[in-house]
Amino acid sequence: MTLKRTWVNEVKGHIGQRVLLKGWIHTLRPIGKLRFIVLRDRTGFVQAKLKGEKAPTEELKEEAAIQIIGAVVQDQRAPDGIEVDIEQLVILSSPVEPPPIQINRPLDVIGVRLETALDHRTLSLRHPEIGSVFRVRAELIWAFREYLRGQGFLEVQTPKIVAAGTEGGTALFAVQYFEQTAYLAQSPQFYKQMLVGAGYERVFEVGPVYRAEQHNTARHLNEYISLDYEMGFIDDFREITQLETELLRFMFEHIKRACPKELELYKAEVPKVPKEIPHLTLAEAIDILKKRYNKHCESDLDPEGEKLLCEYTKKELDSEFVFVTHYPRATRPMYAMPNEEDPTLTNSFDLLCRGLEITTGGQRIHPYNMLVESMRSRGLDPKSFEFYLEIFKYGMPPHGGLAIGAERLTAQLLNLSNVREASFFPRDRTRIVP
RNA sequence: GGGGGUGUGGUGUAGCGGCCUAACACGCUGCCCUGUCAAGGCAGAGACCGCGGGUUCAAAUCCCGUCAUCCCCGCCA
Repeated sequence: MTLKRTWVNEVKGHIGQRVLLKGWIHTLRPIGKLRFIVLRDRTGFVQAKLKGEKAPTEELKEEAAIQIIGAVVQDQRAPDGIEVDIEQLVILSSPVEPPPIQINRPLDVIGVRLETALDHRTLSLRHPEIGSVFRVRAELIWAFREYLRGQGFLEVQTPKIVAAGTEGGTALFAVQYFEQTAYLAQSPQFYKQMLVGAGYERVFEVGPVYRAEQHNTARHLNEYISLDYEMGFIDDFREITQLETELLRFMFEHIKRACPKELELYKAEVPKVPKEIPHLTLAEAIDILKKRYNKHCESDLDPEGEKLLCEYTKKELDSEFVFVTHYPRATRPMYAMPNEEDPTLTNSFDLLCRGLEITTGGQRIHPYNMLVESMRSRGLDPKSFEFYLEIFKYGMPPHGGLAIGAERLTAQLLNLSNVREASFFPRDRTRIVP
């Protein structure tokens, strides 16, 4: 009879039984002829005890991949009162050299620089305090999909190799595409709008976007995962921010249920999503900064302004989020819908969370002639955007949408000090390996 | 693209003109230990102080160059 593998977090349901466990040696502590092994698998940790000489000891090292068969026993002296008496231990693969990062001690004890953790990324991901970020990120993305599907959105995939950028051609990575020059998509913007017009009305996409900007900061990546959605037949841009409010509430409620251990590990408090997230126009925000903090911002908020504004909304409006709306046309892309009352402004917005911009969105221009005119006013040639413009000729509904930076959202939720920590293999100004 | 900072064993730091034949913690190696759980005890290995040049009687330490890297700003999710 062959034993079926038991996951480590299910061991306590097997007291008195023999179990087969597989995993890594998280810690190894020899006490005379007794050896305590804390076994780690994808579900957790359990202590196992090895008596005498039941294994080739020279290969028994921390981080070795092993499998054990043993009886689950209760013992007050063991952590959580449970351990496994090893009958048989097989070493599947043992480290050929000591790992450069210790993964069985708290980060504040071993003190690993981010650079070192990224250099040895796959190893550092084994560290519970490092790798758990991605369980949270995966759940956030799952909840994003789940909520939008429930609201009638279709999940789509759009090309990442494109002919032109959405903002006019800067900040794009050029790639040689046979005899043509192509670019890596900096946003699914054009395509998601086109698919709204194609009749799907509501679409969303989870995918990578590429920015060739020379920034090197704790909040920028040159490749990141964008959580996008776009919806048709809206009355005004408030429909988009309302939907995002509900979406964020759903995502965060899901995280509380799905990731309690991870939240505890990072001492993270899930931000409360108020019934209505405050909306401030950019002009109002700038005014508040000037009056309350003597902070002068001109056409946009700088990072300090974003932090101060969030301080203000938390204190005065009890919200860790704030929508900043009505950005000037000059600072927004050509497809941003001008405001009806003040055409120098747009029906666009950013969402700030705990001092960082995590979303940009807005209503888009849907009348064909207006869009063409907007392109021309920026020196763009509508001819090179015919693939995008075509559907606008044939009854494009009023529409809008937004994009959330997955890594930024994760980082803000877990209070990470650098977005790179929320990317498996971050691409920044100098790093393309691993 | 602009500004500032830092490069010391595997990891994280200390030392910032002579006391450095480079220190500390963790890791690593060997021995001891049958209740460990940031295990403990004893012994030990491991760094030409990023690289190149210079100043000095003397350089990890000061200067110049170079490479790497981090942070901030612009810009952005």
